[in-house]
Amino acid sequence: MRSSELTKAKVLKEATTLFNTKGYKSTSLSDITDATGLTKGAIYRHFESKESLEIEAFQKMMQAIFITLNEKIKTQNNTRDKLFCVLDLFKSYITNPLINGGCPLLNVAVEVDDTNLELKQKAQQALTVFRESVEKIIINGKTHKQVGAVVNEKLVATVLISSLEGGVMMSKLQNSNSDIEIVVNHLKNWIVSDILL
Amino acid sequence: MRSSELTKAKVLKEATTLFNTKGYKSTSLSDITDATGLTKGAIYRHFESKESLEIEAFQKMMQAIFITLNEKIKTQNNTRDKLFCVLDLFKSYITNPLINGGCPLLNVAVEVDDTNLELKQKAQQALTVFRESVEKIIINGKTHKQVGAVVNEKLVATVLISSLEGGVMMSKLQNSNSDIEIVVNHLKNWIVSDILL
DNA sequence: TAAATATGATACCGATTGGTATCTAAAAAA
DNA sequence: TTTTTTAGATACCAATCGGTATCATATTTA
Repeated sequence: MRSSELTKAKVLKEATTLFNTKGYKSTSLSDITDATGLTKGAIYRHFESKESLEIEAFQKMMQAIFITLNEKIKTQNNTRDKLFCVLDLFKSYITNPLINGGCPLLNVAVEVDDTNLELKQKAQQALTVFRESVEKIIINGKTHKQVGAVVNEKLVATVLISSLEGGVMMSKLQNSNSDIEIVVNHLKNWIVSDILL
Repeated sequence: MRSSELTKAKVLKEATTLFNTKGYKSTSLSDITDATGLTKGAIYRHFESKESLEIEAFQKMMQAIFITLNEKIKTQNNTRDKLFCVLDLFKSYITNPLINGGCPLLNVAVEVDDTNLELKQKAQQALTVFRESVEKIIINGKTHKQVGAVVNEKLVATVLISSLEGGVMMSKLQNSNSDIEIVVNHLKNWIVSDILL
């Protein structure tokens, strides 16, 4: 990797952590220069504005999460274990965070308003991608006769994602694993008893 | 009401809306002076700092919500309809918002970090109050033989709140009622078939 | 009505914000 | 090795941030 690429990667890595823990608006460029040891001149060589850095950082986070999740899903060979990978991802936001600060999608979704149109669009796209990948697990489950034919995949995906995001919010607020664990356990029971054949 | 109390109420009302839509950190004092037509001097006569204004505004929002919710719950005379009041509250955040910007508790929970300790504590307390009031509905339901004795009230409260908060987040991000409606419908079915006798 | 008090506008403060022009030094290309 | 390009540090910018001291004017109280 060229040294300039290393610099850009370093900025992206530190900014990512700061954005996801302190918030995007609340993270200043001097927070980033402090964390990286670089200067503003160096950062603006690689990113045309703070906003574009925010967007690149968010995209990088979501991409990393999707790639890791999809790899884990692929290693499972039945619907139940594939869905459990999704639950474990959200549990890991609290118990074993790959990145501090909770779910990046939740954080951006709550922070953005109509003055951050581009970032909001990226978050909307990420939610759509995520929902569709859960729906795909259900649809494939139907094909393989592991999921009841009457199951509504959009409903299942929406209920799973909303419960898990809310569970992350609650656990992060209370500094405790308890809420997300209650939610995950409940969803596992629901999947086994109401979704799977 | 004395004129100074009117001024304070006006500041609180406008700040509340701004905090819940733009975010607390992202709302500047000049945003508030613009919205109220008052000056900083007037605001700092009634609030000792921006942080204390944030806290008072959050407390005022949560109090208003709890009072309204509890009044509606009281008018219902069975467990099902009492629980449905909770679901309708969250649906109203999207479809008929008493205050713009979604759920104030969700917004604060996601925005605060360890530099906003007091606001975070207030949010933690609000979540506890809210959870306990849902648990109380379940416990009373058991007493009146409307809820199965084996039902775990903490689990029910946690699952309801997490799903609803996540549903609000999703609907707000997508500018659509669809997600929160899916969640609310699913929870209604769950309550009727798994919680109530 | 006169005196005392409470209220809010004005004008300011230092610190910090995102952003940029410039210059040197390092790296890549010739 | 020399030239050309690129990367990053320095020093600056105007705008805005939260906050305050002061003063005139309302509003209460006596």
